[in-house]
Amino acid sequence: MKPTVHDIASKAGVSLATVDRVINLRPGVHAVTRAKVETAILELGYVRDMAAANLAKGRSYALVFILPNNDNSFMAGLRAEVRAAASRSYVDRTSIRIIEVPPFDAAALAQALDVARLEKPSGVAFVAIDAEDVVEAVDRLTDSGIAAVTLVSDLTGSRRDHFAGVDNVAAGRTAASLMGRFLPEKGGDVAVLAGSMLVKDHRERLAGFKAVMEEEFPDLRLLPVLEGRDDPDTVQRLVAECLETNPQLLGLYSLGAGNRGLIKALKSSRQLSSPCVIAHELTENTTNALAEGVLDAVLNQNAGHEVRSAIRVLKARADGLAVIEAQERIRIDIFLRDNLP
Amino acid sequence: MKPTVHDIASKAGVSLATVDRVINLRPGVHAVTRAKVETAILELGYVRDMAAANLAKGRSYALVFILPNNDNSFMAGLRAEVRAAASRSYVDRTSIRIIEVPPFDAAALAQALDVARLEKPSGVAFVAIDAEDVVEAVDRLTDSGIAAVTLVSDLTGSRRDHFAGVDNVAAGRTAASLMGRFLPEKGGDVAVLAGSMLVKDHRERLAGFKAVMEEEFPDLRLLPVLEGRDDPDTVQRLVAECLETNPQLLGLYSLGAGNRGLIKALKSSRQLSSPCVIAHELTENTTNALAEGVLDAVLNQNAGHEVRSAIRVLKARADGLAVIEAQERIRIDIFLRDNLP
DNA sequence: CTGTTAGCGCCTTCAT
DNA sequence: ATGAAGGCGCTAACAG
Repeated sequence: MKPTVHDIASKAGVSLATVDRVINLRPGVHAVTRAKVETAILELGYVRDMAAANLAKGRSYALVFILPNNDNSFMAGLRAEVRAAASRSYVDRTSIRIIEVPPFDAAALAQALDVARLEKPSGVAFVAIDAEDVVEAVDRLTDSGIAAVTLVSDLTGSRRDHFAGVDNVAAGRTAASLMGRFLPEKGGDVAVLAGSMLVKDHRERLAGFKAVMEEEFPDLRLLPVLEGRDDPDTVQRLVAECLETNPQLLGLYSLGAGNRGLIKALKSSRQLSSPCVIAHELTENTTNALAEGVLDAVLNQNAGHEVRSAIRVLKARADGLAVIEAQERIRIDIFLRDNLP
Repeated sequence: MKPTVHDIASKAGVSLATVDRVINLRPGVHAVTRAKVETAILELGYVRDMAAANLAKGRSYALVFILPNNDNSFMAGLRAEVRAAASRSYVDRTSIRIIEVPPFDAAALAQALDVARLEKPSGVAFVAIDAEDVVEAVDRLTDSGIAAVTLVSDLTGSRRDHFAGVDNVAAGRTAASLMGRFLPEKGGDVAVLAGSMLVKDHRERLAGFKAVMEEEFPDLRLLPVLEGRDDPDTVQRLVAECLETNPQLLGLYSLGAGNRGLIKALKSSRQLSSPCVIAHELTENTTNALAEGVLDAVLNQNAGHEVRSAIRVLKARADGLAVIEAQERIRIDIFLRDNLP
């Protein structure tokens, strides 16, 4: 039988309250008494039943998600996943609030982080933008004892507790590797389309892509990077122009979002041979494009997994508990036409 | 405030015990009373707190995992994941027992299923072998009200509740697609190495691989399938022979396990140009082989995810609850040298 | 500093 | 067929 507080109380010769004080690191226990209790805990191999503890506390984890209100399917999907998690909150003992902020706006994000902090939640998850005032706002959060998790895009130099997202350098490298091997000919031009160099995930994907291209496929030339700000219309215009001016384009790597525009541009282009195109994030649009052969591969991060992972980590941090590391590693999904879900 | 049994009791004008009887579908409640309670439940939007219920019941989910004692890294990893889950059982309210059976032995599996049934656990997870007596044993399980989940390899025709594994037809198709695109030349021989045609996952991978090869890469000829029984030594011998007799082999798809032998054979072969090799399951061996360029791609199923998923599903089935479908879909991971974990 | 008591939401005797 | 009372493991007042 699993030992309970009663067992350790009687073994240590103290009352339940004292045991509770020791377990919860509360003050007001004589060092000697505390030692007795701790010994009993160790000897009996006691592990506290969090379900019972949460029941007694009537605890509910208040969580804030700060998400950009981008008009692209990936972010829409991410927001939907957070809402889905919020709708399960009655069983999770969580209460999730969403704050939407304009995309690529560091000041707005920093401000939202401060707003979140004042609500004194158990934890905050947010899509980071690389900027000093964001870093400072995050550190204010952790200083207040609030768990902080970055989602999708990480924030170096901050004291966030965890990053729920993929290894974006590896994603870029993978894209390059696939493209290099998919292209039959050597020598030719490859275009790269990013969202914004303001966010770390895009910079990292680009770095990974460039690195492998230079190391392993030196005959492929990279054209100057286009920035579409993850906006479908902007992306469509940029890609259409690019295809126009480079009729013999071999490959195109779209490392950001706004692929609706990308696909439209590709479909309406009248190239002799269509380029090998690799994009990110599996949505209805990219799924169809893959099936039709407009895209050759899609790298994906599972937004549902990221959100559920962020919640698990925030709850665990709030309780000072460990997580199953392997479960929280977000993998890079590679989709071809053949393994669509 | 979330409604509790007290709220619905007072609203329905009955006692807690009666409410409990209705909630748990226990007999001994007048139809009229039951209706009153059910109305109250609906009107208040009551959802029962499973954590509190489990606490009161002192419930622990007894789970049995039946696993083949194969000598290959994938199965060893799977067994390790189950043991890891078992070691977390004190927090999961599960008690997991592992039964090991000889590989590819339908009779032994059927017998183990019957043994498991007699222990009256909440659920059973097992790696299926396609055979009639296994199907019957599984149906005896579900007839006894025990949840049954297939792991890694599925069992058609049985009444198992769920399959915790990947879409193996898609995996085979994906392998073919990658290989066809990776191979620079047209025309040539491709070898396929399976474990056993007795298990459904291997048959499905082969079918998917063949289908795409025929549809999209008709110039690549498939050599007769080799069966290595997932045994490293057998595999090594078969592959060495194959490389010997087909010096100009273009590609090799290893759709089973025992890749230790595959890699040894590849390394010691003195081919002019090494073939494009795609294998399954990321282990220490295949990871190293990918990094060294001996393998070109590895398709993986995350054993940890499969085990955790099986446990979640078994627990949910035992309680008659729903699961988050998306969370239980096991994805096919594609690993290249560039996205190794 | 330490102990007693009541209760979180639910389930299970045992009466009635 | 229904209800009252006690308890699951833990925490939170409130006393001492």
